[in-house]
Amino acid sequence: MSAVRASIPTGEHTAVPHAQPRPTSRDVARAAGVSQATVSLVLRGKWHGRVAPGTAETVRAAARELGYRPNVAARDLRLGRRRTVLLVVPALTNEFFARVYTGAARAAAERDVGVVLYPSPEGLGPARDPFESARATLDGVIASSMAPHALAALHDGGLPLVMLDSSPEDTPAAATVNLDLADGMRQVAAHLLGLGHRHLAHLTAGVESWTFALRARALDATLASAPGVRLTRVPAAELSVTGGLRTAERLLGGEPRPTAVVCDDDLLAAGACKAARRLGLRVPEDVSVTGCDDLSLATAVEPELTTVRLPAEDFGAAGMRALLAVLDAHPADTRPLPVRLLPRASSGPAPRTGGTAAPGAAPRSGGAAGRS
Amino acid sequence: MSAVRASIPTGEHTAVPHAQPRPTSRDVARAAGVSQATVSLVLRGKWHGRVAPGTAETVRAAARELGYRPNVAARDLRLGRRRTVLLVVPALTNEFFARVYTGAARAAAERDVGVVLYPSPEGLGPARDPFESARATLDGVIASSMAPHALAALHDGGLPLVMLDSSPEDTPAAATVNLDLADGMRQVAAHLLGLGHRHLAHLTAGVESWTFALRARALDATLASAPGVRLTRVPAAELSVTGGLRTAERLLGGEPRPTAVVCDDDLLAAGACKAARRLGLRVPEDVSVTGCDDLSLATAVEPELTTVRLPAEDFGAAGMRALLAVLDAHPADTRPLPVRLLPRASSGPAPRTGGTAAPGAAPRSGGAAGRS
DNA sequence: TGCCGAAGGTTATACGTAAAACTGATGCCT
DNA sequence: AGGCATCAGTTTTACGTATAACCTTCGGCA
Repeated sequence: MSAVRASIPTGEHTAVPHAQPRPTSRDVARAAGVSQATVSLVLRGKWHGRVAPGTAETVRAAARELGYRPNVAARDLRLGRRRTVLLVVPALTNEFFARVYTGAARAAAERDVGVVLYPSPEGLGPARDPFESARATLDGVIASSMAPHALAALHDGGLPLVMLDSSPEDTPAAATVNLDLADGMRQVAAHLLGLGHRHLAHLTAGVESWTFALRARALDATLASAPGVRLTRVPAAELSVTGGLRTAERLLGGEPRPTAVVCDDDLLAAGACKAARRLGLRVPEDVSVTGCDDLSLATAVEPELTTVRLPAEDFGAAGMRALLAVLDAHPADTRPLPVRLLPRASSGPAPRTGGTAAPGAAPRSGGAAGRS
Repeated sequence: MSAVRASIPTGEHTAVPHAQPRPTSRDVARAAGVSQATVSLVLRGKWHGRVAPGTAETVRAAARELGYRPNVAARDLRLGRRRTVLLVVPALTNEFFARVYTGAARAAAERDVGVVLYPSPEGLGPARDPFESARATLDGVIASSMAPHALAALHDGGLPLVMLDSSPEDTPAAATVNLDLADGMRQVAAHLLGLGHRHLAHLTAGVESWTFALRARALDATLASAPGVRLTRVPAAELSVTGGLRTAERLLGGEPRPTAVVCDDDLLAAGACKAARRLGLRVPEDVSVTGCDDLSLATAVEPELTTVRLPAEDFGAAGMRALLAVLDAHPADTRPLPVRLLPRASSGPAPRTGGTAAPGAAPRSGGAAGRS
């Protein structure tokens, strides 16, 4: 029934033809019996002392009556602004990045800024260069987990750039906003050491990236101060449940077997749990597993995952605020966002009869992270 | 150092008036020694027979040299087109909708159309009107799972509207694009009946919505032709793992206990599996569980979920193509998209000694969902 | 009385682009 | 020789908005 107006049947292959002719500010002016300038003044709220209150109300009523909405293209053209930023994320289907987007979009909306989303350079096909086509319209870019060459392409555009979870040094970005994942790793390590684990495995993302390198360093540093603790580091075949499963299967099938597996991601942790079960190991009685992110997956699986909760929405919002600050030539707040370990069911005391028990040294005295 | 000079005024006038001095087509014209019109002609590719090849090449070189990118606002203003559509989804953090978006965005990109995402009426705060926050004038709207009042608000905008997964009749939409979930339900029912189940439970989304009503009807219809089959229908407390867990706990704790639980969503199915385990029931030996969507969650949990795979990306793409067809006054393809049951580990033969059937046989032989 | 300054508007203009309408200069046909 | 098509461009205009610059009335006041 909806009266969708037939488009102009010219042979022209218009991508998207005119829909209904929308009322312009001039139409509103005509209806209210004033000039177009007055309409603009009133509707932009800059009329105090320049337009009589009664006239202003008349204009507003006319606009409402006609269902007037300003033409954004015309406004942006006139103001020479774009009020739009690009957010580049590896994949929206990863819940973490969906949450980052949500937070960023909300923070942007507060400042009346739009967000264009690129769900990865590959996401829209390699033929379309998102940066090329989008650059013309953007004020700035927030990028997450970019490969160096893509990053360089972004910077070539001369657009203000904010990087998420990247090295503050090695980047051409105007600012970086990070999560305090080093501290997260410290919390995980303290948690597991406190539970008596002495042989940890670190199931890494298997991706070359600053964040993941940072976590590895933080874990190493924490364990360095705990004597007699062994660490096995293994890169996952793929950053997915399946990848975690495959790699953890090898890891937990070998000897000596670690009593706890620290994973860089909840997906990997879920995979590790599956691997343990397939090998006949119980979680957490035989092996503890920890994840990172606190995806909804973490509480969907059995047992529920001990994990590091990342404030994804806040992270996106902080990135957006940093970019807007940069655009306003203000200093951006680049303090790392705090993260928190959420102990749940997938981690527990180290088994008494560890398959790896270091001979000689009594595992008793070294209990560093002693809970009082 | 990137000299960042762009500025988005903070609501009041800021001293810094404009963004970076970006070259215009006039600058290109000056550099190439031609008029602005010629630049436009050449760069839009409409110069054949109107501009000499040598001149065209000169223009292109000048544009490249200056790093010229057309001003999208000006172009859109001139062409009176918007080349942007709004996609409304309940929540991006739901992987299904993230995939719908991805597919829609890809289909849009093929036609040089942009997508503005509106992650639920609640997503950006209730005060914000979707049209206002869409930082573009829109050509049309694709909406998914809308409450009737929100839907009416959308339609008031007078924009061409395509609905996803909605009744073709009761909607003001110009077109609807659906998944063939009735057939999906039929496949699930056939699968479970084939495995010998005679007491099914239907754990519904607990949301009033056309799709879910459709599934219930389809399940009823299929079971009607199977004599002696009992169906218990229970609405979930909430469309989430926790909701599924809570409701399934009551469902599986009662008597007589169903031997299979058909869930409207993978989240519910995951919750049902957790509930079964907490009650000491094995899946699928004691109770079979099926889901819907085939989220990545489905293969992350143990056992992996038998589920109905929905082609989410195709769905989004089909919605976008339907909208673009409507805008072109072409007929939209509104055939429902086929879905497919993926039998995995969470469903198996009905137990011999069902709580509802005659006792006698040993629950031994179960294990693999051995089906030829 | 004459002048000033507000109040309450209006007119005119610019933003960058696309494209319609126009202009010269050729070359070719009859 | 005259006319006309063709080529290779240029001038001009319009899109809808925001705002600077410009007009009228007034009332007040020295």
